[in-house]
Amino acid sequence: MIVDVIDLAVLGLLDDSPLHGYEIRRRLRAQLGLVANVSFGSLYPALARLERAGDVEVIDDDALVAPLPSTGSLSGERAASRSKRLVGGRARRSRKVYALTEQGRATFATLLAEPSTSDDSRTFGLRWSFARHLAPNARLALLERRRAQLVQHLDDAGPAPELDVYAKSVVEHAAHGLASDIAWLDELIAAERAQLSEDTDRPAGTPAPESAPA
Amino acid sequence: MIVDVIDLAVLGLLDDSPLHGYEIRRRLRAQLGLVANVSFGSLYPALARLERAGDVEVIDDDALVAPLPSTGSLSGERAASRSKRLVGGRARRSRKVYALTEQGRATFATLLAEPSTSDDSRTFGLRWSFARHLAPNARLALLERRRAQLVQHLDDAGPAPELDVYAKSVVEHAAHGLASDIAWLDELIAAERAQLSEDTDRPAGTPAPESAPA
DNA sequence: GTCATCATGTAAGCCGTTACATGATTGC
DNA sequence: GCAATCATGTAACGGCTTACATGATGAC
Repeated sequence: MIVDVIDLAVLGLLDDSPLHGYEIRRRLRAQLGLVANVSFGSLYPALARLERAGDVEVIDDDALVAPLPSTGSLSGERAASRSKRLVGGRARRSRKVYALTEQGRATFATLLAEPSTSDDSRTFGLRWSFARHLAPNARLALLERRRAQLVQHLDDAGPAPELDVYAKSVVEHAAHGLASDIAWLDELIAAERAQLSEDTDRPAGTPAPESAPA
Repeated sequence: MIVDVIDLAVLGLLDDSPLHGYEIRRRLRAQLGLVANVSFGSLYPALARLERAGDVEVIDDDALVAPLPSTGSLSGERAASRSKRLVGGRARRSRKVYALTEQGRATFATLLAEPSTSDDSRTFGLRWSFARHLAPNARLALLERRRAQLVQHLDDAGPAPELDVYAKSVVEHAAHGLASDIAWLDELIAAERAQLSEDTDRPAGTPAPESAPA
């Protein structure tokens, strides 16, 4: 099972609340624009694929504005709810609102924790964005895996051979960026460790502090 | 004419000395591993394409060992380790050594200066690596274009909405990275400006200082 | 009545990777 | 003889973007 960045992003957002495609994209741009970005051309097919896989399902549009009435099966009404429908007196174009299924929740958890997959910064950034869904020890593991990858990456480069000022400045800046990423991870690791030992010291039921220091 | 990162890399390396594909890749990994990387699967087709386009040409393998302008870096060790090679020219396995044509030199200059194209960090890193091939004012223009792009990018993000600690840390770190890139560019710009005015003040022929302060 | 925005979707195409196929040379 | 490295190439495939097609709705 190969991690699709897009799957992670979609499942992660839907884990908070049901959303339609357009809104998913809007949120990704607004919230994580610097980290993740997707075009409709990949988002909609991804949603369709996730639906086929049973990780998400289309729910009634009304779910967004009002809680679902306790009618058992939506499937018959789904077609009716597509196309024009009155919501609070305003007509709305058809939107397909997606929600996570139980299976989808499991898939998300798996993808998020998956230790085996791609090491690029986008995937890590996305994972860490959803880190609140991870158990404390899984968070630490994620950070340490990433750290090891970056250190490895830095080692692979080795000492640069003779380069002119310009090329050297690029290489050095890249190395500096990597070092800065590692330092960041070190901070996060320290913060996680601190919180972990706090949680261990404090008996269950005691209110937790607001989290790591800014 | 769309800038292919790979074209820029290949032409740039060949501008120093003729090389064969395997060596081009080795150098890219060794010198710019943190910045650029190419697989054989894209490199060889790219070389073929550049040859068809008339930007590079295959030269005689002997040119690498025989005295030729600007082949210095390879000759020593390589000539020794290849001692088996017969001067007659048919003992060694085929290596296709590519050299820039006049047209290729022009193409390289164009690609390097091209103001219109992609704004990703890899392209910029590659361009700046070859910045010694640019005129001082073109160097400044390149830096300033890149700076404007990054500032724009930072503005696009806008103030982040409510995010939990984890997502926030990712976004902030990304923003920090961007800011750090901008600061780096500012240093480079300052250094270029300083050198530019020095060159202007000093009459031609006066030796130039070693460049910007570290 | 038409323009901007919301909303969904498909198709073409680029760019690059991995995997495969092939073969020479060197060292053990 | 065999493995590792050097060396070149092809083919399949994947992911993502752009451009296109469609349509509703609200504002002016």
